[in-house]
Amino acid sequence: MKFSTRTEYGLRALSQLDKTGKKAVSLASVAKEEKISLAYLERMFASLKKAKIVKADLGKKGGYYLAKPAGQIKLFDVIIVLEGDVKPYKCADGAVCKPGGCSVHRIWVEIYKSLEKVLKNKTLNSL
Amino acid sequence: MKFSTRTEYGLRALSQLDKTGKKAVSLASVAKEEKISLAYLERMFASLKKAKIVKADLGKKGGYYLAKPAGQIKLFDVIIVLEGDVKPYKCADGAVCKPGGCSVHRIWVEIYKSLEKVLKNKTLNSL
DNA sequence: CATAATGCCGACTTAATTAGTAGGTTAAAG
DNA sequence: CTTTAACCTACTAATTAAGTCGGCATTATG
Repeated sequence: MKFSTRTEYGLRALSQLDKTGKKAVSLASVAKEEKISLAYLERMFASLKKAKIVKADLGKKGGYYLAKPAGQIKLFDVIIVLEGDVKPYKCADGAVCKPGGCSVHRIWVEIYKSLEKVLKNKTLNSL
Repeated sequence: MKFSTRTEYGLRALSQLDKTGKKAVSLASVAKEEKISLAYLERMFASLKKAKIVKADLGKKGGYYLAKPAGQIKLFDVIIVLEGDVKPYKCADGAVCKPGGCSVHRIWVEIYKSLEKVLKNKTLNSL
């Protein structure tokens, strides 16, 4: 139960976009500021763009910017993109896990709900 | 952010100990019931024993049993053992992360606290 | 005592995931 | 027509999780 560095990088990078006030921020500058590999950032931002969290301008003077004001971007949505699908707990077989989900499964859902609650109440502004 | 199968196995195995009513339950029987590899269970239970969550009787008719009533064993403590150290988020360098922890770090702590709260309020009885 | 069932221990292998790299193409600005 | 940016795909390396193996120690029981 830990966050990947991908998530750490992503949140730090996104807060850079907001910080500068510029329209578009190049990943090269983010990479320099946050000391993250440019190539790695590029791939992360491809996902973030696909998920409509950021938009991009091509060409010189181009770069990335938030698709919405920071206050409207939920950490939950960002983290789902960066951490990948939150895989539901799967019990090994029908004998162990009842149709409605086994006891362990139920606890897992409960924990997930509380996590979701926190993350849906925080936006990039909370950073 | 997901639980390892180790945690899944562990919780399922522990609930077996409680279920039967017997004093000591052999891992061989748990392995059979829950369809988990015996060798893997053995290693998990070594950790659980070290953490004083279970106790064991040696020899024939031996086996494992809960060190305390199920209602007194917090899921939090079990999960810490099975998932390993909950590593605190580490920012890359001082320039980015302020002495008191950077903004991303602060969110992480908050999430962790809410998780902790849920897990400390649940015991093996909740399964 | 001999045997079988059990926990105990450490080294090893394999599989999966995460992290990071390389090398190029396309678009816009000046 | 050069420079700086996003964009794209494939590859490698590192780390962690999952699972296996072989043998030893302890104890109940016939």
